[in-house]
Amino acid sequence: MSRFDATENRINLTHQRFPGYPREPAMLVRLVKAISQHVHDTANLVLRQYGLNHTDYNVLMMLYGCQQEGMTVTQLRDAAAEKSANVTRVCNILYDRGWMARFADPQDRRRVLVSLTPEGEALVEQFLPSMSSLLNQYGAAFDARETAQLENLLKRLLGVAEQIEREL
Amino acid sequence: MSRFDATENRINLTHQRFPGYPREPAMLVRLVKAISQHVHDTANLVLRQYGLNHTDYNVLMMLYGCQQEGMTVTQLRDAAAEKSANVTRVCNILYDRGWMARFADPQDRRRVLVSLTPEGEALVEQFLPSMSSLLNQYGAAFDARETAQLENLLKRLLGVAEQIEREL
DNA sequence: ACCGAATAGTTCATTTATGTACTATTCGGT
DNA sequence: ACCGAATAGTACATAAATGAACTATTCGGT
Repeated sequence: MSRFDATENRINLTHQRFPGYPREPAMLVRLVKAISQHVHDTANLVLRQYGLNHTDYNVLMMLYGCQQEGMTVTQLRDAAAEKSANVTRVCNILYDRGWMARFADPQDRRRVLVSLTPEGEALVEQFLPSMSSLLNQYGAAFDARETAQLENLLKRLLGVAEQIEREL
Repeated sequence: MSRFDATENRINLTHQRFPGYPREPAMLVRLVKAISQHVHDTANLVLRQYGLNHTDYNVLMMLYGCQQEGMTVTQLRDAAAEKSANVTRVCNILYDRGWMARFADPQDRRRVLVSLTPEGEALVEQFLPSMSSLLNQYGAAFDARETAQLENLLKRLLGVAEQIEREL
């Protein structure tokens, strides 16, 4: 009995009251939000011992995954699915704590290149084991075929979500 | 070329640098976050004209989907995937604007029953057409079989996410 | 070469969200 | 019946996130 059953019931009833309200997409969107929220909360709990939260983690991981060359703030914004103002805020924190380096892109002086310092890399490698085992617990829900299926379906959903937002 | 490609590349590289970091669950979790974020932003944009945001909407819809009987704040918290403190905050707003009724549950006086006022129902019915058509755009990405598949996989993912959080 | 439009990023005020502590009530074992 | 533990909800201080305005730089058409 998941807590989501309540949501499902409400959606079904709304669809009855107002037939134009589409049951299936409403379910999908609510499921995504609920999962996202649980992942967020759980990550916050685990990361707390490192003085980090889930957003900090997302940003740090994207930087860890680009080696020494660094990336721009806009790339970081897209990769971490955050607003640029929020990326700036998080980067200020990471920079102040000595985990991030920042320098102007010589190619385009509007751009700011960000990357991890050695201290930042060490920090990431410190929490990576616990975060990896957490991620593995999510992965354990599916076999390889299902995982591939889910990834494919989510990519398509993300595609339309991006498009809808763009066209609005 | 989705903006998610950047994320995918970072994850692959991280997996190379630190093989214990599991690529697939990391992808799933990031996809969910990205979708959630886009849905949130788009809904905020659409709902703005009604003086509402996505969270207000989620709460209002759950209340609309339970007819006159109302629901408790805890049920609302679960159904809307929010923290109780946030539900209180949103309810204060909705109450102040005259869209929500609140009264103590006679069965258990710790509980507060919330429901929509007639004005609240009218408001919901006012934005439901635009929100329904927005939802339909998401649904258009899949045929019936795929939708069912995705719903099933997401429910399972939510199940483990809930369990992981519970056990932490 | 020039200039208006577009892009990258930050700042700032405000809104939204969270953790924690607290009150009131109910539950459950004795 | 009593009392310590558990539950429901709110209050409050703080943190996280956002929109919009702004600066600096680059782009693109003439």
